[in-house]
Amino acid sequence: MVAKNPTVKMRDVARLAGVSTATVSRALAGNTLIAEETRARITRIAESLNYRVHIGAKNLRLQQSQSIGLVIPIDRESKQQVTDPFFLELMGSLIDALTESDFDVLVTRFDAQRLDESQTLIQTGRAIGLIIIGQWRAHDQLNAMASSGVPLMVWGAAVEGQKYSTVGSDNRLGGILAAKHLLDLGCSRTLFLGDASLYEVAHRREGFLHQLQTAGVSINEAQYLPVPFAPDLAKVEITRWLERLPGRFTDHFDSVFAASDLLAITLIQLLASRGISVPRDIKCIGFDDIQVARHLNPSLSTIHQSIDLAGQQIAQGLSRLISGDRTATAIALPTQLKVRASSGLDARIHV
Amino acid sequence: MVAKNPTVKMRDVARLAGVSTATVSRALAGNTLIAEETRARITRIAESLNYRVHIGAKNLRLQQSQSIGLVIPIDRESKQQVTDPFFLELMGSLIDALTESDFDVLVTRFDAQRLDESQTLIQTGRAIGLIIIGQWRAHDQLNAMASSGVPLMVWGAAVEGQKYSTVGSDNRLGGILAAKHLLDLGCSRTLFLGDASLYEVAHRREGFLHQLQTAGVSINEAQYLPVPFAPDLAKVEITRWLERLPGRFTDHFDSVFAASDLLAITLIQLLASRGISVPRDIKCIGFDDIQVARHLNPSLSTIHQSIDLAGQQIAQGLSRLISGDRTATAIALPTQLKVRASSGLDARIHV
DNA sequence: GAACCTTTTGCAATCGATTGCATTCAGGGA
DNA sequence: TCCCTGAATGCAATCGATTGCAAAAGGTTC
Repeated sequence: MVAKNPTVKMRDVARLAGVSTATVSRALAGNTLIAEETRARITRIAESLNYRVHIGAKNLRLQQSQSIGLVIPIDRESKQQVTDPFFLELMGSLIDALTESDFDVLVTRFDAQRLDESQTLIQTGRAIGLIIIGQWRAHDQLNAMASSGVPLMVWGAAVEGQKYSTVGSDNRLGGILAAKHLLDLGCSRTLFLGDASLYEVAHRREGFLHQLQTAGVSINEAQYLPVPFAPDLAKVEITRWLERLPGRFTDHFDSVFAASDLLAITLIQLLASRGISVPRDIKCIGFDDIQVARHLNPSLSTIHQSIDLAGQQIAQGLSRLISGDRTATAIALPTQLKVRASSGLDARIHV
Repeated sequence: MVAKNPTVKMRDVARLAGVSTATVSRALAGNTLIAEETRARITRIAESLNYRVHIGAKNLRLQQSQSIGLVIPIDRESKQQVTDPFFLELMGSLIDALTESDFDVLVTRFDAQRLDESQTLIQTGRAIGLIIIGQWRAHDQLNAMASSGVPLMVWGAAVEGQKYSTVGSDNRLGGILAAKHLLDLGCSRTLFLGDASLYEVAHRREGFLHQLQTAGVSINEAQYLPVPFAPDLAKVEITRWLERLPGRFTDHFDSVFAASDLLAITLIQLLASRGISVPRDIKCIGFDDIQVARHLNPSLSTIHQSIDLAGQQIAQGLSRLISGDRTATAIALPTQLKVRASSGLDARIHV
């Protein structure tokens, strides 16, 4: 019943057509050397056998491959995968763009501490290019990989002296937009939530502070709370911090700018459990514009990152690298402010 | 500077060690035929050259492959990728489990109407097994694939007469748990939100109705609103339905059971914009337990699906299929009720 | 009818690894 | 010295495709 029919090979097609495999190969590849009539016959037979070229053999002969390694950094200690919805959405966009360009996508996880191990994918011939989602703290490793000739695209921030190519959002602009919006709302005491030892977060904060200073608003260190992206860890740290905070939260702040939507959501919940309402008591704005952001109650104001563009640009950049152009580029995609209910927009209107 | 060093091959290692490639191959594979001293020398040389076996060549010779095709169905009309957080989280879990079992994971998208096209991955030798996330309406296609010998695991519901193996949640139990909980809260007029023409949703509803009937609660058709999983589409349909609803929502219902967390979130927002508060006016329970569910405000009561178990079971099942045992199995993973604020738990306690 | 194109097809090497079988070499026993 | 044995290594075929070059078939030209 479940007869596992042996895969049909080019040799089988050749035999049935009464020609050599060379002729079959050329016929199916559309080589003009082959007579039209012969090609038609071969094509028909191949179809009737449901024949498909064996990609592995083809790649070996042609010394090529169509596989791209999509590298997902994971945290060594917690051994937990990256679960931030934004990264998952970005991953989806990349798979879209890469398959659209006829690449195969090989998804793997690597220790975020040892991202350079991902180049074994290249060495073993499983991939001809790598995409790394987030540069984390691996700047030097990435530089070394790029220098040794690995075609490498990184989702992340542009960093001084980078030898690898990056595509990322214009994080400074995002920070500026957030600051402008909060200032427009009359807020001047904003808590920044996020770990600025990561390049992307640092840039968001830079833009944010820059805009505040331009407006003549003074900043002190207390208005910065560095917490990791992982919501469970963040929750613990924020809770501890809230407990130590002298007085009420609203005595110190009138608004929050979180480095990710997930952090914003987490904070809103913690504030709610202390009787502090967003947006009534505190205005809140996130970063990413993940899918759920606009479906929440209150819907979340945020800085929108162009995930679709990101996928396309990364795929395109990698094609360029693979075809030989190894110059490192840094692309910053535009960010946009999305005003929703959490920063005071009427709750009945949804963007 | 960016000298692309040609990949080092087994031949190079052999030359430097003064032996044949046969010896190198055996030495690196740990074959006992090779003298210990020779093996040590070869291993050292291979390491110093940073040599890695070319997987493609190896696979071709051994007629094998370590790649699993992870198939993500996409909606043809909207051409939009699957964005439901639950599916993305499941995908992450699968990648975890599969790489743990030393498989390579090839992620691809296919038209949900033509899932059978995914078997080209097998025919072209790019994958030795397939995992399909969600069976949608492709039951017959999946049966045909399995019958023709494709090693195939499907995330989804057990269906009468299936020839392919499935792993899925115990959806009926989930429905029962939801019903019990709402009954405990004194709710008897529940709106079911979700498209029961999909097997999984149908089972959730079956369990739910079964439990209500057991408790002697009567059901009528008006208490079922079929909407798609995509939140943007769902939003439109729910809005239209709300507008046509005679009287207030609370005149008809005291609670909602949504077939996914995303649907629950969407509905809560729409109700809020009409001045209806969850859980004050309406109790609400979702399905999936996506990551954000417990960080929301109000945190979302839901039926928990064991994503980690799912990944492991699917990977394990696929290993079994690949090693020759083609019997079709159907595994139902336990579901659990998570009581949170949206069904009335004190907002200050978070689970 | 021979020489010469043109068009169409096949032969055989090649990609980088693995492995059955042959071969080499050292040592031991007769 | 010769043969045998066993340990260690090499030869060469093989996986399934592609392609440079040779060659066959058919047609022209002088």
